[in-house]
Amino acid sequence: MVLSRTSQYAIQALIYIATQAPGEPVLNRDIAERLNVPAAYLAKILQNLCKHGLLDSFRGRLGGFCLREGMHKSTLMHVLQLTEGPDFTKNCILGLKECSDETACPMHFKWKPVKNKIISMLNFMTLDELAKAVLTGKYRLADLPASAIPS
Amino acid sequence: MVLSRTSQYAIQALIYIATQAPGEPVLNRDIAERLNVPAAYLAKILQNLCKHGLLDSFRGRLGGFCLREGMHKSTLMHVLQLTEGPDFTKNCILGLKECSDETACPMHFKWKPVKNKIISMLNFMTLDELAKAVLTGKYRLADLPASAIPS
DNA sequence: TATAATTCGGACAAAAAACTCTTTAAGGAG
DNA sequence: CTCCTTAAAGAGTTTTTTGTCCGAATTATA
Repeated sequence: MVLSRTSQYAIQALIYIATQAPGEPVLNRDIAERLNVPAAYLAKILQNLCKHGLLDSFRGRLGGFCLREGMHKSTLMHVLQLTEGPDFTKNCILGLKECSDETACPMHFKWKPVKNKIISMLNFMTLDELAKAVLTGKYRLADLPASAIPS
Repeated sequence: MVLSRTSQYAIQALIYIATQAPGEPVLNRDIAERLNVPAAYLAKILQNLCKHGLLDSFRGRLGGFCLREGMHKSTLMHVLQLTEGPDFTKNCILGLKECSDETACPMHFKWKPVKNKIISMLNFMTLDELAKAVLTGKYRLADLPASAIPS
């Protein structure tokens, strides 16, 4: 409804990394397994997050991915601007190239406040907080693996 | 951010049809031209809306598409359930197959109220009202055609 | 009845998104 | 130095979405 699969994977992975000891690289393979997500595809996504400075990567033994210094405080908005593109929140809901208070589509003024709620939420949620929530054990970062579902 | 191109075209077309004299079929070609949208693709979308009972279609001369009796009062939610599928609003923002108050992803409880705002908005807006708004001349249903942009 | 205008239906094509594979480079450990 | 492990890079594949094309069916009108 809102996020591409790529963004979903990115957020899940970042939260997972944020739950792990900072400075200790996490393997792509482990993340993919934990999230039940295709590893080769996830690798591309993590690479991209590295290029944009959100993650650090290390090759060879003891390699893997860490959140870059300070990036624990990153907001979901920050992440999504990397994965969905910089004008993620700037597009008209009906797809008009130009849609503003002055040149509005018929949904514009109803959509605007709702969109602002979404933006606030995304600006408010940080990787740190989401990781903390997960660490309480009350929330799920991925579907239960098939092995956990009794037949 | 929220709607597929198919849904955007569908909503635009339905609003346009709703602005026209009821009972007078509107040509696919005219809608496509007005909205600046690929006609053959739009035709498929309109066909689908017919199958689902939102539109009536007529072939041959004086043919075209009309809103079915009563469907002026249709909400955007109704339309989107046809174009995006019945559980349009039911999916987890992080893509988990199971995500509910009991088995929540870490975004669930922040996302839920925002999603409810979206749902309310979609349930509130009808084709009629949107058409009325367009008829005031204050809103745009499509981008200005290239011909209208001075160089 | 013939003709032109329209939607319908299905196959097809192109573009974008999601996903895979293989080779290379880098780093740690013996 | 050599081997193993890891990410990087790039090409390639599959699936989904978006968009095109064409022939058949339907209908009003001359």
